[in-house]
Amino acid sequence: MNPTESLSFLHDFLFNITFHFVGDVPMSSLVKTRFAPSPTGYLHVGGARTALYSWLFARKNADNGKFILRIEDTDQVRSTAESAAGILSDLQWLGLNWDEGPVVGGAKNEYFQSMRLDLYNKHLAELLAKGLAYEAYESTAQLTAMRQAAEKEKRAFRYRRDMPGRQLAAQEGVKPVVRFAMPYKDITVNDLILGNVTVTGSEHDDIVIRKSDGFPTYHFAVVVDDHYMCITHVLRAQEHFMNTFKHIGLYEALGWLPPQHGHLPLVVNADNSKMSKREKAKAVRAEIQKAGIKDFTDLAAKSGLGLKDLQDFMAKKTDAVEFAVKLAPLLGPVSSGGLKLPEIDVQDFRRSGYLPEALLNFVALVGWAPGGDREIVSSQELLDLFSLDGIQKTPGRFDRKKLAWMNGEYIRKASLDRLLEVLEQFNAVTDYPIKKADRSVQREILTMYQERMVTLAEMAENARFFFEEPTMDPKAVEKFITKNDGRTFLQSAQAILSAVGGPWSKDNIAAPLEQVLALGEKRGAAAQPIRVAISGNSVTPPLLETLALLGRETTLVRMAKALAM
RNA sequence: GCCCCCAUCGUCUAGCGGCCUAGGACGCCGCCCUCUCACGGCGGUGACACGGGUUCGAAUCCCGUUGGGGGUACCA
Repeated sequence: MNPTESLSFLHDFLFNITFHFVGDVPMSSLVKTRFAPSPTGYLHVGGARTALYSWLFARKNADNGKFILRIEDTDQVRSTAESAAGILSDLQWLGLNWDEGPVVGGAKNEYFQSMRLDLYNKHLAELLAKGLAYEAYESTAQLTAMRQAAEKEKRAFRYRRDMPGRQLAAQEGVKPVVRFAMPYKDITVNDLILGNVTVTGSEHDDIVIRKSDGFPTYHFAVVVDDHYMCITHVLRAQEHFMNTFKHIGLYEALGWLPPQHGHLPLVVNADNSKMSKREKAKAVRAEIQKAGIKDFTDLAAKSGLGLKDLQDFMAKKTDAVEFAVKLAPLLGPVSSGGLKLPEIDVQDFRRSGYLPEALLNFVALVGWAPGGDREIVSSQELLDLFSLDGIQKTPGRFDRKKLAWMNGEYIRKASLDRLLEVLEQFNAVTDYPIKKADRSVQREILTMYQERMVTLAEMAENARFFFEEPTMDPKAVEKFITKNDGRTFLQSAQAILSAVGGPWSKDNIAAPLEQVLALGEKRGAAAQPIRVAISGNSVTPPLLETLALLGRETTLVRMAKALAM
């Protein structure tokens, strides 16, 4: 018995054990799940949820549950190493650690499909030899024509080995593909979430399992790998559901037992559209239209994009994320960094200053409920409560407002040390002025904002005035300085505060500040002019802490400047 | 078009034949607290898609209609 055969045997052996016990004693049966992203972009929040559920399902079985990470890079054109690295880093940030896979290694030691070509080819040859797979010689153009013809006649196009009009011999310049001879029989999937579903034999088609470039397709690689890696439970997005019938056919042809499958509902946008990176392009286009920009020459020059590219982008010929990213800073409220693109990928949320635990908690609740009236659920509790029973069958909308609330909850409950730690991670991927501040100053600011921020990005933005000259909001200046006795209050405040003796500390300025706040008919009427003078805005943390951190000189200079306005 | 899945407040959901004049959370609205903004507290708005069955009894079971989602690639 060679190593792969023995592994295969081991799989069957282990699988049989779980097979009998599923539903009876799940805690003691072996569970092995995997997350298998294709490295063609960043890790999407939907993907993060799939990973989380798979992770939870495996980790629940603390004794013998295993969670595997596998990179499905069979698409040579779109896969990139950077993307794979990004996905790994996002998973790590979320705390979803894996037992086998890239970096950590494992039994198979090859967790990139592109490294496993020999294995796929071996089984491909086996299927070919048994007549369970065959070469097909159509060109892409021929296939397209066949499809169009079928559509014209209003019938479904299915490639089958006995269909009329097949290209029966190899053609010059066309490399053949290998197709799987899908059996003509009904196939039933016992889905862990959707239940028993049967697809009639006549509905199947002979899918491509090896592309003309020699790489296996997803369908083939996934079956081979899930088998060799001894995966017992496959949890994946519902978009894969119809594939499962083909995969079952493949398992049978290879003489293997299929794992259990569970298909997760999709995570969609508020308008029911699939949540995708396209959102970013959409947001940018909408903003350009809103601004009424018809001539793109200027915008193209400023963004560094070609005019043709920009025109194509606007004509929806491309949804390139890179374009959207280049254009966003030039649009919307330019003074505060331009148009904010919608967060779609995990790293977007990271840059916006969401806490990984909050994102995880939130994403867990889209499509699953722990039962009872629980909302805030820690990872540990998630592990205790998670069950496939609570998973919804309908697509779940991604409600950013609720995520924002939840992030705020986590921030308020976090210890200052945790917050500092999270800020450090946040600073590593962003460039706000707080990044360069001393740790003690960061601590002060975090304390001030803990109860009033929703994201770290919001805090970092609002706290800018501690580090740089504030940009004065004209409306606030008019309302609180020019009008409503603003100057009078400011003058008194200046007089009182400049008389503060000793060090400029909270203790020393508390009483004078109280004196200022007592000015005017309503207590605190004098607060707003000061706020605007020091921050340019009518909203800041409480004045005492704010002034203390700002320092004597900055406070007084800014007040003088405001008085001169 | 064809195949598959699904259907409770705007959103995420609880509910698995009587406990439901349908509960919670986010959002939204109002009030209180208050130096601004938040936080916090209190209250309010708001749903069983529709039509047939089954049953003493249906949000819960069955059928149909409508609606939504997924699939229909040499992408995963």
